[in-house]
Amino acid sequence: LGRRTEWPQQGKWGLPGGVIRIDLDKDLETSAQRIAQERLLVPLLNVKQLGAIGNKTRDERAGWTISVIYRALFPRKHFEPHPGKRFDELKWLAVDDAAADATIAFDHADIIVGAAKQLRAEIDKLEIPFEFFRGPFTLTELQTFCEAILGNKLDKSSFRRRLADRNTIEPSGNVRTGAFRPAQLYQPSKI
Amino acid sequence: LGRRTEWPQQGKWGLPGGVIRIDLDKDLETSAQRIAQERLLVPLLNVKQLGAIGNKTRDERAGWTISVIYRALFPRKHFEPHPGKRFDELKWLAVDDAAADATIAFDHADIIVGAAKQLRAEIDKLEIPFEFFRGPFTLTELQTFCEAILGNKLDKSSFRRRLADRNTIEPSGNVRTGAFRPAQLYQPSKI
DNA sequence: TCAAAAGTGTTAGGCATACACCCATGT
DNA sequence: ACATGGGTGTATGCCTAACACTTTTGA
Repeated sequence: LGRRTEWPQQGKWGLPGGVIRIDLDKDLETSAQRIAQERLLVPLLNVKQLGAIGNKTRDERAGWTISVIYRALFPRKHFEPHPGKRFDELKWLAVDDAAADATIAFDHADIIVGAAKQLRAEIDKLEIPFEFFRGPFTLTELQTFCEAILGNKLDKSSFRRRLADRNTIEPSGNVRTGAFRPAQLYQPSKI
Repeated sequence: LGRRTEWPQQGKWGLPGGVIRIDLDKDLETSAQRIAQERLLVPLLNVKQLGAIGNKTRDERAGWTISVIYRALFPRKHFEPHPGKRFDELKWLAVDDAAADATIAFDHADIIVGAAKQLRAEIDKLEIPFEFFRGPFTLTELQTFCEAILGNKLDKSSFRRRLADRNTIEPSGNVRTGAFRPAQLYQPSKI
C-alpha cells in the first residue's frame, strides 16, 4: 500500500493505480506496467487481469470511474519498490490484514479480498507462479511458500506427490547444505 | 450475432455492444442491461462479467478502446430478441461455429472463445444456471442440456450421483409423461 | 409384447489426506 | 550421538467414470 499525498483520500493507504494514457500505452497491460513504474519505480512480474469495476460512487474525482484490476507477484527479496508519483511512503501488509482494514482508500479493500481469493485458488491447484518463486529451491521451501499464501499447513508427502504428478518442476542436480541433511534443489521444468 | 448496419464493420456479424452512458448507468452491469435492451430489445438474465479488453487496434472508430465483457444466459424458448439499434438482423450460431468464424466483426470471435470456455468450466463443476434452465425438468433433460453445452456425452449414473451429492435440485413431486415411462420432475432446491 | 426411456447397482481407478517411518548431516 | 530437517511408504476415503442391470410405460 502507498500513502496518498493528494486529494482525494489524502493520507489514506491505497493500491497503486493510475489513468490510461492512450498516447503512451498500446494496451491495458502496458498501462498497468507504466503506472507501476511511475508509482512504485519498478516493473511488474507475473501480471494477471482480475476484472473491471465501474460505477458512479467509487471515486469522488469523477461522476463515473472504471478500474481494470491487475495483480502482480514479486520475489520480495529482489524487489524494492519506492514511493513514486503521489505516494510519500509505501508499506507491506499481510493480505488478510489489508483486506480487513476499514481505513483503506476507495474500494481497494474489496479489490484486495478478490485478489487474495483468486491467488489462493491458483495455489490450491498447484499453479505455482515461478516468475515469482524462482528456482533453485528445495521442496520444503516451496511448501513453506504455498503455506504462507494459503494460510494453513500442508502435508509434506501429499504435497510432493501432487507436485510429482504434475511434472512442473525438476531436480537441478545441486543440493542446498545447511545445519542438517542437505536438500535436493529443484527448478521449474523447461519442457 | 447481429448484422451491423453502420460503419465500421458494416454488414459483418458481431456481438451486441455499446457505450457507457454516465448519465443513465449507475454501474457496469447496468450499462450492459441498458445496451442489451437497446440492441436486442430484451432484458438480460444470469449476467456475469468475464473481464476487460483494451488496446489501440481493436476498433477503428477510436485510437483506443476498452470493452468490459459480459455474458448472459437465456431460456431460448421464452426469449425473443429483435434487432434494435444498428442491427438489421439477428441470428443464432452454435458457439463453436461462431468461435471459428473468421468473418466476425472486431475481436468478437476471441471474446466468444473465452466465454464458451468459461461457461463450460462452470457446467463441468455442475454449477447449473437455473435462471437459464428453469424447473420443473427431468434429470435426462438436465443432462441433455449439460451435454449440449459441453459438446460431449455424460454418463447417466455418474451425472445423477454427482447431482445428488450436491443437493442443488429436489423432486417437485410431479412427473412428466410421454411415449414411455414417466420421469420424475425436479426443480432447483429452495434451501 | 416390446422398444425406448427411466432409474439403480457394482467395480475399479485417480487423487487426495493422514500418519508412520527411515535417512543424512553438522554440531 | 543426536536433534533436526530431508525424504519415502502405506492405509484409507472420496469422488468419478464405465458399464451392466432392472423397471416402467404407451403404442
